[in-house]
Amino acid sequence: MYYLSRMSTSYTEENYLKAIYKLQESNGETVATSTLAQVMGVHAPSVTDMLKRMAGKKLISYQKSKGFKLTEKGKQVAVDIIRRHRLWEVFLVDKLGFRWDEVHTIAEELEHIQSSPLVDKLDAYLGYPKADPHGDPIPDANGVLPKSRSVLLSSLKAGKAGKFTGVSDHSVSFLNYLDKMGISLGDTIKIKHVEDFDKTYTLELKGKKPAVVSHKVANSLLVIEQ
Amino acid sequence: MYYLSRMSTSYTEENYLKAIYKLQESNGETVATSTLAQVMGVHAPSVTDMLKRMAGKKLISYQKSKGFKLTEKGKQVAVDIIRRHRLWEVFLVDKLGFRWDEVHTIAEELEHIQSSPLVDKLDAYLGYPKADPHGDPIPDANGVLPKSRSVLLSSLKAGKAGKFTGVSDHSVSFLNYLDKMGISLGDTIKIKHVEDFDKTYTLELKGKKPAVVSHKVANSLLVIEQ
DNA sequence: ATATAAAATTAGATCGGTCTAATTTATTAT
DNA sequence: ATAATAAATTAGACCGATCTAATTTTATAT
Ligand SMILES: [Mn+2]
Ligand SMILES: [Mn+2]
Ligand SMILES: [Mn+2]
Ligand SMILES: [Mn+2]
Repeated sequence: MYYLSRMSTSYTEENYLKAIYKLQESNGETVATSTLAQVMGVHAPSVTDMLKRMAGKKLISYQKSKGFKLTEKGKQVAVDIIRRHRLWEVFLVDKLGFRWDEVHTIAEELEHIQSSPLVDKLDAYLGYPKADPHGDPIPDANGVLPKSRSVLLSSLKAGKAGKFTGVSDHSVSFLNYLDKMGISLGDTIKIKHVEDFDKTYTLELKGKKPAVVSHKVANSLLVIEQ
Repeated sequence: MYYLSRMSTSYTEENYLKAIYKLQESNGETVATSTLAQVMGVHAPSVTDMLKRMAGKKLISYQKSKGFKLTEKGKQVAVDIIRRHRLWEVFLVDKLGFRWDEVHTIAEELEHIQSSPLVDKLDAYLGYPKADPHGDPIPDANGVLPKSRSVLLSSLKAGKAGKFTGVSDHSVSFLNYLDKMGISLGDTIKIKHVEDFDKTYTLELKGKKPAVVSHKVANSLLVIEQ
């Protein structure tokens, strides 16, 4: 007997679905057992088991020893969870005053709360935000996720500038680093120089003295060229 | 491998602890297996199993075939969950605009979100409320739950009046009934007459015409005599 | 005090989600 | 094409939370 008669998708399944969705987005259509095991922090046989259960529920399509991918139904659930996750993150930052590096783990739980009216009202309460505190786009109530036009700062030539719109590295340490450097979403970042020797970037930020950052940093910042 | 390394108390244990706490509050010190099974909506052997697990964690003290009761540790967890539940209910009503009859089931899930900073910030954001939307007192951050001075309206003599401070029946149907009758928390309710024959109450509410309600209703309203 | 009824526990099973060890299947290199 | 390596699956187990059926313990009634 379950208190939250979730019935449909379990907590765990939702986390798998989200992970598969993100892997499909970045690493192409089909996903490998070992890859998923790694990002889920479980061992391969656990994934195989879970795949069978989820295939039974028509959340993924799965051919033994070939890869697997989300069905339309699975994709819908995944996007819905992502929507919830990002809305809660906005709530935590905008309303409760958390820092952007603190909200991910809390949202990782909140995203599973079972109630559509809750999500809708939260969305309205937050003013229908388009992006979460890390710049990631928030799918709308119909599951439509606006395609981002952002590119990595590292893809821009020296001399070009871009508006900082998001991060591709969501780690606490990177977010803290950006805070320390005074680099915030919305800032305009100009590439003054790219050092040929070690690929360090010299960046110019409005009203600040130039900053030298590693290639890794330039490769973790999403911008819209301007 | 668990994503929310809850470790300490599981979702399910927390629901059991809360139920035991409430049973101890109303039905005296020790609780019976069958009673708990009934309120948890499970069968008796499930309770026996759970009791063993919880006794192992020192959340309850348990003597086989005698009753059981919460330890100090168990009581602390229970009160903390109650605090979270009631704070979330305030959030849902005050901030998101839910009705008081809609929030219980959602809070039943939200109460388990693992994060003390979250609860503290929520508390602050809500302005440190003293009671939830049903008039139930909210334990403070130290787990201190103010003792209520409310009594059942049915305990008052005809002619007396009281301020409506809470309900002892939390069912959706009763809450809807009160809405329909225009009876809201904070209202002053005067007992005009108690019919000897069938114990119906004639109530006077400020600015409204007298209402006749059953004994069951008078027995579900908490008031502070005035 | 003994029989009967009620409450609680034990025994044995299932299910979701995980593990390790063993095996099978697919990929890669020579 | 065959052998070696890597990836995936199967087999068998565990844990938490539940169930039903059988048994034991406690309470109640005569
Ligand atoms: Mn999650
Ligand atoms: Mn985010
Ligand atoms: Mn609950
Ligand atoms: Mn309440």
